Amino acid sequence: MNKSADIALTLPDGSVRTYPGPVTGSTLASDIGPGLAKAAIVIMVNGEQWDLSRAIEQNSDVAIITNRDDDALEILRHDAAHILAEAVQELFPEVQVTIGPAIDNGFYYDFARPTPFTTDDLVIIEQRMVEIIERDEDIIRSEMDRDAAVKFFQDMGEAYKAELIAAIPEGQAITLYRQGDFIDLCRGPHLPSTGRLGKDCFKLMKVAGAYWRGDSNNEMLQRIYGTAWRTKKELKAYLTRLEEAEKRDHRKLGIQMKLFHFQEEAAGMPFWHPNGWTIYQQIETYMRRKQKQYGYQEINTPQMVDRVLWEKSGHADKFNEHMFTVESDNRTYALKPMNCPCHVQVFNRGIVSYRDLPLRLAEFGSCHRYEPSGALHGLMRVRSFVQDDAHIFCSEDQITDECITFCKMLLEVYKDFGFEDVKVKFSDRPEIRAGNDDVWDKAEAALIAAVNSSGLDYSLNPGEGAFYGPKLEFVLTDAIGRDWQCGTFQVDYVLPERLDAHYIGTDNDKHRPVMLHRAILGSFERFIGILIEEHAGRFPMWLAPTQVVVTGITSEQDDYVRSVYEQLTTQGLRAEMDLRSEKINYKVREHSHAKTPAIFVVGAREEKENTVTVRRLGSKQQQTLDLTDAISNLTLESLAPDQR
RNA sequence: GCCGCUGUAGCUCAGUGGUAGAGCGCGUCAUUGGUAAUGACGAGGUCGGAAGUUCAAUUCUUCCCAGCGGCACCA
Repeated sequence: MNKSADIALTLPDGSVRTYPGPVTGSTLASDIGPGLAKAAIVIMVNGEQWDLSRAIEQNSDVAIITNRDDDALEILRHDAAHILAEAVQELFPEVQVTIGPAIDNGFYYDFARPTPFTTDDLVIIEQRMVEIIERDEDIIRSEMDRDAAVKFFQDMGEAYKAELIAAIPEGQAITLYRQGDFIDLCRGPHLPSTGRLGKDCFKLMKVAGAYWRGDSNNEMLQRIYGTAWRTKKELKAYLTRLEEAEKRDHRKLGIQMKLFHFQEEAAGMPFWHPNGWTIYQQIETYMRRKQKQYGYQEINTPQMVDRVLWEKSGHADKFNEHMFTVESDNRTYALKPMNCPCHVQVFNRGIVSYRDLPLRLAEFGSCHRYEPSGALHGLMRVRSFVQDDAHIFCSEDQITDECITFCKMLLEVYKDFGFEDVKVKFSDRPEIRAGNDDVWDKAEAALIAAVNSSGLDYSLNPGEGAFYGPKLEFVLTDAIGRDWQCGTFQVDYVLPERLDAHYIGTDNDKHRPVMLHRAILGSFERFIGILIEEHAGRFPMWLAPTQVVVTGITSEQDDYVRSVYEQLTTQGLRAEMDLRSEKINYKVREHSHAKTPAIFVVGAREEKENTVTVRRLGSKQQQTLDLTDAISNLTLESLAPDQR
């Protein structure tokens, strides 16, 4: 039996529907049921997303994607971008459109326009988008030859679109999508019509500048960001989430909790206040213990060294713009932007035998980098910072073991600070780099082998390595969902060569060590910033600037409050006492707002019985304990995780 | 660095072409109250900096600085 004209569509459940000729996704969906027809967004045809209106002409495996599928959101957002572009072109005909993809949580569209959009414009544009959704315009797919498409867009005055299409290989068919009078180059797929985006499920968020094709040599376009969701409820939930995240912003909490501040005279360089510095010191002490445990030796090197050293190391070439310099003694000194060259100097002063390797030199190294003004961001991106830096000098065959041990140490540290979710990226050779390809081949292969044996999942980050070697990046996420690189592990064959490091091998000959650059926190500043957001300012006991406040119900208990306070501080606890003649409600409220983890309240009863009533942050429950028990409980809880 | 927005008391913010106001915080006094705000009084500001327009600028204009949102950058 030959029924070749028939088209058989196999659904995910294995059932087959047969049609006498080409059939569209919409037809299929309607045949299955009206509910599905309404919910359908696109159709998967042999693993590819197709528009519902596109005719399927061959036997295929198909699956209808509805707005419940995850893929649907991306399509929805992409549609929202097109509707945005249509609205802008209607309102501002002189504007040229460029690109507008879906992104996490929403979409954007880049426009070329001599004058930027204002926030008032956004309101008007948003209204027009609602109108376009209400018009429920069909979104129609069509194909065009590349050269015809270039001409088509040129004639329309859309130079950017024409440029994009011209970059597509010749002879390839271009897909275009039309909705109303708006027509755009687009891979698709799209929803069947503009009415499928809920008019109360999206919101324009902000305007921003963005370079054409992401290149800072190009002109700046006007980008409009928006968010879009399946339902109004989802949109609202997202906006609420944003608000909540803003409350955790380390810059806000840093001021509220008196942790640190910045000021004009030292842009990007934090002033640490007692509270913030207490946290910093706890972390430093912890890291010092941890490094000792893992066989590191701590050193300290100068804040600035003669430019000559940076020229030898290659930093002057690759890093010049980012170094602060000081003229003195007829020399040019550069504030160190990294510690590595200094560490090599320390290595070079010892006659090191292969028996001494791996040699692990650690420094809480204070660095300065001239970061572009626009890059500064609270504690996350600063111009002066301290790295928990270390360099492991080792032989080639020790790289793998060192990497595995390092990953273990890093995960332990992150866990102790409450971070279980760590992204790992592998970055290979960048375009501008030192060292020849053989060296890079070797370094990349060694690092890949090492990360594989440490069993971590990682993603590839092509071309993002350091100029001297490939690296692993360990990334944590802040409250607003921005990723920040903290830890790093870099294999470096180049610097030992440039700075002439060597050790004596078993053969009594000189050998070049490999240098492994590594950091776990990255910078104390950034790490603390992330820590603040992670805990929303409610630090665990071992990190909290003030661990406990002692206060009395009335001033009758002042002497007892003093005595409790003395005993707490004698135990090494970070205690405060509050002897103000305020009501207990007021004092509890204030210390709760200050995010102090424990409050010891004492009244006449407690004084008589030598007890304290403990109130813990986040709980309304009170617990009266013997003073000695309360103190020993707190002492135990105050231990760092590695000391418990 | 680029585009846009913002910059007023310690903090959060209102306001005006005729040299400023609130709440919290701070100080003093009163109050001694059992777990998220007791009351009264008081101190505190060259309105980010410089120039210009004006009889008069915190307010309008220009430049600079810093912060915020993006972009680029993050060795």
